[in-house]
Amino acid sequence: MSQPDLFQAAPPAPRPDLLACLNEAQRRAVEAVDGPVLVLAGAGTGKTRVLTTRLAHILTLRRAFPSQILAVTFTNKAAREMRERLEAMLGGAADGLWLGTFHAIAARILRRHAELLGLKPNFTILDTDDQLRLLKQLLDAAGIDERRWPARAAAAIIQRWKDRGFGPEKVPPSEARDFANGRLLPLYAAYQERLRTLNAVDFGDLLLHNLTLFSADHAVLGEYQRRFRYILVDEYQDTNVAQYLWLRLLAQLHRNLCCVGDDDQSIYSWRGAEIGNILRFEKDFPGATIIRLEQNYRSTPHILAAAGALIAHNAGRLGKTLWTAANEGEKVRLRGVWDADAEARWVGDEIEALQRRGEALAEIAILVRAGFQTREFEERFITLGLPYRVLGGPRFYERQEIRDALAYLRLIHQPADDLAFERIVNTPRRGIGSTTLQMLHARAREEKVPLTAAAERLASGDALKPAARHALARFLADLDRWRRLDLPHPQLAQLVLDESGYTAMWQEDKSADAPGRLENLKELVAAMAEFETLAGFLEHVSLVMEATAESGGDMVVLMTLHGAKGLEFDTVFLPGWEEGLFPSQRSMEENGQAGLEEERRLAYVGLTRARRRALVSYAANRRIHGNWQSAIPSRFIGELPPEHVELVAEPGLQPRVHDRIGGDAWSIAPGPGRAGFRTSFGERAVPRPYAERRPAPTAEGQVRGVPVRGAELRRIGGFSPGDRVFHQKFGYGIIGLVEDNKLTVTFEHAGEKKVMDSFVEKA
DNA sequence: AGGACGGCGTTTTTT
DNA sequence: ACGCCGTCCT
Repeated sequence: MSQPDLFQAAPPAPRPDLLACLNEAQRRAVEAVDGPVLVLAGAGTGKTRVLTTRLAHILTLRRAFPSQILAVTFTNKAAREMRERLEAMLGGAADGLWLGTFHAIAARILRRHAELLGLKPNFTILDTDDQLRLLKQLLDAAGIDERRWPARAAAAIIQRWKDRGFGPEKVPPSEARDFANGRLLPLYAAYQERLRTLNAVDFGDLLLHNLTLFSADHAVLGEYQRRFRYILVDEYQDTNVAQYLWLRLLAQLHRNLCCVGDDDQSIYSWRGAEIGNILRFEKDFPGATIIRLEQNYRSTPHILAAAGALIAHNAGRLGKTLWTAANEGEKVRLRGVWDADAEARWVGDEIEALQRRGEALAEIAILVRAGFQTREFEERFITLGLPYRVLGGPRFYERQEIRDALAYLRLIHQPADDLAFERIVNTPRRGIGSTTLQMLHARAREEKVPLTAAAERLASGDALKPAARHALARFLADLDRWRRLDLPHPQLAQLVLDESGYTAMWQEDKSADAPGRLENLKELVAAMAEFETLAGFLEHVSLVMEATAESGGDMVVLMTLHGAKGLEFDTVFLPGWEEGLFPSQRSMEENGQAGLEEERRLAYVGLTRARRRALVSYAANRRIHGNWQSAIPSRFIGELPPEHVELVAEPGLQPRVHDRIGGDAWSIAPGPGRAGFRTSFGERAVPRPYAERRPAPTAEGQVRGVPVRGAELRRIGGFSPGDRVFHQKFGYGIIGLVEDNKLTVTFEHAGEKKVMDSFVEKA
């Protein structure tokens, strides 16, 4: 990233039409350029439009040069979208704007003043894996039993401290006691010291060091305070304390801080986000203007009403009521099923029906509370031949081969990077085993030098056996040669991967994922071409690089509710609304009322992703950690107003479910035959008659080949030996014997059982 | 140096 | 129930 000039080309001529397509509240949000402003932007109220128009407005008013404006987001995706929309609006007139994630901006500032913090400007940004390895070493050195006090936990606590702006000196002593009898605090100090020796920082340090820098050097702080005449923050409800302090410092002089967010969509407290930041905004910034964006352009009135009623159960809110000019649309549909398999079958059927009506699969999403819930849906979709994709796998730069390749580059770029050294010193195997490594560590500690330096000494001494010594010397010579090469960095990378034997290692690997890894390496090298320097590339990788774009195509999307924030779909399925799963037991146990409210916000986020249709389901039985447990419908279901919900219960399979929650419980009991079910809403929810129910999928050449339409017909005629059937408890099986209504079935997993025919269905 | 076994955890994810 | 990770043994 190149530094923008303070004085850029003249700003563009005013564009009076910018405001024309905004509603009244949006226009106020755009025009309130002076002083602190909080824009409470409800879901689907045109937040991004407001953000970009506001930036364009400031520029067209010539209130500041682009280089005097700071716009911060949380994710790279959000930053990219904002930049794209700005460019569409203004062309190159926004060049030089400080637009990026908190971490990217903080890193940029930190690189300019690294020396003031005892770092070199080429410091490495460690990822989570590096941090963990480092902490493990320190725990080990301190003689702390890693089984009792896992490095993961230590890392999490330190991370939370950093999120709150606490360096080792600032941690309240009362908070240090919980881990390893208070030994975490000195460990934290040691960790920070070690990072400095490695010329490295972790993600949390980027902000923390900025705070240290600003409080230690007022001249530097003043420079940035004067520079940033206008500051814009997206997703303010997700900021942590450190980010809040950082913003407050930067905005102190001009006080033109505009924060956009939605307290009802704060779902990241578990990673340090502090909803209090947005709730306290008026107190923190006296005289602040608060603007509510409440007109929703996304969802139908039923969906908004359901979501609104749900979120109204939360106590700590700034309050906001979404409305829409759109027509009524469909009610939220609510479905009770027997178990997760039935849930997946129902969702699959509904999706196929939508597909037959011409709806695009890519406009259908299934949003789950936890990743493991996708399994049943995947299995069902594979059976149906329904194209789907699961969003939220491992990121590109988290893959082993990518990290290894990066370790080579990091080590070449920054010889003090011990973590990179350790990672690849014997990858591929080059005869530098754990014994040699131990000697290296000992020597490095003794002489207080990086591992590379210690290795150089050991390679020339006689402390090591000849074999190890030669292997080490050869590795060092390679490194040295690579460092001296004057090649464009993509070529350098290719050469290093080849000469080190790393490429060959995967070529010789016969496992199924080896070819994919080689592909990824190719992609990595190709990606480097876009950067001017190796340093620039490494920065990009640690802060920006994302998973390879999922292949497009018309596919159903499966992801977590967290992953869905900021997205929208025509149809949204919300399965697994059961007490304990959603709201999550753990969330409630660990954080009580606050945890419950965050779960409720998550439900709100889920519902408000839907443009036209939201379908909620809950199962009567669910297998948790391998055991079957009967489940109670989520309290959130009871919080959906009946007039906006259509209950679609499953006759025959509908379990007797009594909601045991609170006073306004509602119960669902199987009615006689198909008469319908009484809900606590005091109205009758009549299930659609069989004839109207969608025939199950019939794709030809389908896995099991039996056209299900035929199966539906035969259901009336009964079962015959050889039929494949499905049982709620036992799964799939083949019928052996039929005696009246009793069947002997050999189940795939449960073995041979006698069951009543009413308990199985054709598969 | 590589495989077998045992123990543990098992919500959510970005940078 | 299951998978992953770390350790120990061969």
